[in-house]
Amino acid sequence: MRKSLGEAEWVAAALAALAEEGVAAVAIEPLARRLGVTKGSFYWHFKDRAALLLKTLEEWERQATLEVIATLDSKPPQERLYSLMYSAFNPAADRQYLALASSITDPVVSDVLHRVSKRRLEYLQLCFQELGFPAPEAARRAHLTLAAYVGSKHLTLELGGGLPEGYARQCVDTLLHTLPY
Amino acid sequence: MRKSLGEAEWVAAALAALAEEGVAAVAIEPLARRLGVTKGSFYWHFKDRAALLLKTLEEWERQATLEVIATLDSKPPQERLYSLMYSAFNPAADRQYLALASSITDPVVSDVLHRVSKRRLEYLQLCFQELGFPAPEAARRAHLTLAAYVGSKHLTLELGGGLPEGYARQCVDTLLHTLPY
DNA sequence: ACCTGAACACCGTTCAAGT
DNA sequence: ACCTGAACACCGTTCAAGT
Repeated sequence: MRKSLGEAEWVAAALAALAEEGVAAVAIEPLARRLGVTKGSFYWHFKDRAALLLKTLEEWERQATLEVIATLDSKPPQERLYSLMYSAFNPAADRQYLALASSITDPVVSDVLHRVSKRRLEYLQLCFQELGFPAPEAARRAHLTLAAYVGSKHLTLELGGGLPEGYARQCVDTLLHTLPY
Repeated sequence: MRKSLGEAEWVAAALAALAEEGVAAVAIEPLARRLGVTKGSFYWHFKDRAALLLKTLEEWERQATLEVIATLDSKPPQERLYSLMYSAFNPAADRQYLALASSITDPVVSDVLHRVSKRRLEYLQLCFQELGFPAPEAARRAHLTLAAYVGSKHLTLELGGGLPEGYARQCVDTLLHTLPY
């Protein structure tokens, strides 16, 4: 049994710490303890804490965008929205996102979040356009939809759980309601 | 000129640091430098960092709930919603909220955020009820509205500025749309 | 009553030295 | 090639000592 550690092990530990205790928990010394090495050894694999954080976030980024979109691409657009909303409103989903939205001050975090939100937004806008909304209207609805997602994630944490009965259904209905003009 | 510092001065400095650089910037040593005293003196006024943070957040809490609600109470409910949305979507507004949504892991932060969100939610629900929506429907719309607010704040930061043209108007229209059944 | 200065703990970072 | 151990910087916290 070689005790040889690599980038992958540090990233995996960091990803877990991130989901469990937030960005601050992506800390070298605690992770080193967890991995059973001294913190000095960290610097053989990474330049500094920011480098570890970046690798960790890029890993999350892949999971949160490409992999999700891949599973949806075969479905019709309205079902994509329902599917996204329902899984999004599952409190267990995407715990890392919240941990991140946190540390927007950190430039590493901020860059990655920017890309992820942008990609999600583009995807949602496409859905609304395929449903027949003209581009500017689709853009606004996409924005509102993503805001509702992001906001709901936060509120779930802040308020400690419970979303109202029928919330996901209500959201999609509201977000899809046809124009009154 | 007495250089006598009190709780108020520390809280004011902390509030500024919070808006400018986030919760992490509510740090004793930097604030002490800013105030021209040694960090040791901090402990005459406060038990520890958490105590300062709490006082600081309670000050923000007052500004963010009571004072806002007071200015709206005279208006009719639909105008309250418009007024809230328009001012909410001003990127300069409520910079502290974002700094906070961040540190939800911190139990001090988490308590205060919980109360603030709860109060905002109750207030919004009342607006929707006064507009004629039955309570459960009003609850869902209130939740979606607050989520849209919270989410939009985040997205504005994450995406660096621009909300789509006509976004605030669209939000209110969408959130107020009459039921299709 | 209010502040300083020195001490210690914790985490980030560096680096010479070990295997 | 990969890791240890000791060193130093930074911030939180304590406390004896100053005014």
